[in-house]
Amino acid sequence: MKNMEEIVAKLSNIMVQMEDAAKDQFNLSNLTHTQMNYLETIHMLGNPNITELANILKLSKPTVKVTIDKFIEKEFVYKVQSDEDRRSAHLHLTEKGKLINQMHDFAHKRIAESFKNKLNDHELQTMIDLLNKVLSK
Amino acid sequence: MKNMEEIVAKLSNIMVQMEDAAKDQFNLSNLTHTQMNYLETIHMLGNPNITELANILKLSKPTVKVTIDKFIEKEFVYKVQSDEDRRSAHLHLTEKGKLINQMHDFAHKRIAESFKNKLNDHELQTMIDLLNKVLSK
DNA sequence: AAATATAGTTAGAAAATACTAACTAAAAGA
DNA sequence: TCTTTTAGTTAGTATTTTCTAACTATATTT
Repeated sequence: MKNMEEIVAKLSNIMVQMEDAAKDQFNLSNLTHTQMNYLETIHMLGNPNITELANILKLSKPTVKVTIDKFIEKEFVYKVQSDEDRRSAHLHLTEKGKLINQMHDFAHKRIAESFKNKLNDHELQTMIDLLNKVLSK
Repeated sequence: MKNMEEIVAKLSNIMVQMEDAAKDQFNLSNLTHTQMNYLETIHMLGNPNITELANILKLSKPTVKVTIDKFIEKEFVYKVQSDEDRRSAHLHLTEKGKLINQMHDFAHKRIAESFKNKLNDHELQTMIDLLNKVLSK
């Protein structure tokens, strides 16, 4: 089904565009691409420790440690010492660090709005049902 | 319509995941995040000159120049001198540079497949029609 | 209990990414 | 034609991002 791939490509482009626009809007905080990737990955993983984060990012632990130290200084991230394993600490996003998620939420809201603007109520409900079906495991 | 935003968020996550997986597959070429962003932007813009690329990336011209020089050395990009304006040169992706697009195509194909696997023929056609409607200007 | 493994850190260094200021050459405007 | 603007470059430098090797402290295995 050739057509579907083209549609997915367009959809992907629009979503990327919306995310980029949201990044511009929220980019008061002067974060580099790399830094945003760290925060996104921390959010995605829950509250990983440095070793887990390094594995997912495919970077060495000292590299990740250096970056996280800077985040802690800038109050984007804080550490919580683990009870089970006293060597380890979990990384948490501060409210400032969670700005990244708000940015994504904003982009998703805009995308959802463009769906709503282009479809009538019945079509929208059909779309929701079908997407739910696709996204269900 | 609260539900739609959640669905968009999930859809976005899945698309990002697929793109990341594709990046892993194709990442023989050892490109950094930043470097991929350059190649994607060159593709997106057509064949920009250095000034245009710098403006879009919001970086200084010398910064972009240095990076492009490395790409030229590694044969991901080549320059074509402009006929209209002899000061200027257009940036083109080599076959190697176009790997980035193949990577995206691969991700889109996988996403399209997951749509096809979850929906029957009739549902799929409905989805295509609705997405077309959403994506039309 | 001793040996090994794991989580995180420190130190030192290299490469990648970014900047400003000053330049050349071509184009555009007065 | 003279001046100004624009595209790209060069030089010098700062910051960010990354690495390996060696270390401490805690946890796990034998």
